[in-house]
Amino acid sequence: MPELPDLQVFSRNLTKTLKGKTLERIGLDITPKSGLSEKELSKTLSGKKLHAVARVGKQLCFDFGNDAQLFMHLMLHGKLVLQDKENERPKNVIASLELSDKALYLTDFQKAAHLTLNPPPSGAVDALSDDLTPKWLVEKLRGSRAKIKSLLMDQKVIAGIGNAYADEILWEARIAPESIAGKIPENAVKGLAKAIHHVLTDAEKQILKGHPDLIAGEVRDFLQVHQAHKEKSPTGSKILHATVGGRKTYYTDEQELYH
DNA sequence: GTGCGTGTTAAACT
DNA sequence: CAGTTTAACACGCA
Repeated sequence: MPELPDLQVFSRNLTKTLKGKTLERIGLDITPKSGLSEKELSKTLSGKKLHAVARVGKQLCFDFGNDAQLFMHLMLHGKLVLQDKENERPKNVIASLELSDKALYLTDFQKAAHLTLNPPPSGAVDALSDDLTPKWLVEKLRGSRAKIKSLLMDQKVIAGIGNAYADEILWEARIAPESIAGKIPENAVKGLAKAIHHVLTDAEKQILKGHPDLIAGEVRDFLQVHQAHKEKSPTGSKILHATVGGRKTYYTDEQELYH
């Protein structure tokens, strides 16, 4: 399952490859729960030029101009396949976009990946947005009784952080995942805001370095603590395992528990 | 064969 | 009521 830094790299590479191309045809093989139809997609997007592909939260936004933004959520197993138009179509296709000489397929054996057209803004602050300032985060956590890891992964609060990077960010900030959000002192919260930005942008750089043309899959071999078989953090502490918010969590006793 | 792992959603809980 | 937690979903893979 690709996470935010992977999606960031995908969006870069898709923009590089597809920018300026005209959408000639769009096909829907699975009707999404939203009821969005192939007809409506076609009516709104056909003939339009792709301006750019951006990452918004955990989604990719294909921007064809005003009121023509196609959002794509990969969910757990969604995969993009980009090939020349004449090649054979891949398996488990959810949707297909023909952009001049290229065909872009969204595939998912589990059929959970989906598209939406011009969705209303979610109200959450994107994890890499400039609006996610230390001050904003201090405000957001004030009075919250939720565990900090759950709150970081709450897409209605901050958009884009998944299970693996939540662990990485909390380790970087030296805050225990089960800490109660509202009990974390202001200084530590400010450090957390910096850790969010640092961990995510650094991960993007690492992925780009090793996999410059990536548009599918995920790379996380550089993660510091969220790795099933890793025994010690970079600073030599034993990596501990727990379940927080119903999710597998990796942490160390270097991280302070506030409660 | 068995159970893990993950994002979202709806339902349950406090 | 609003905020928070939990379980269910689907299924390839270790």
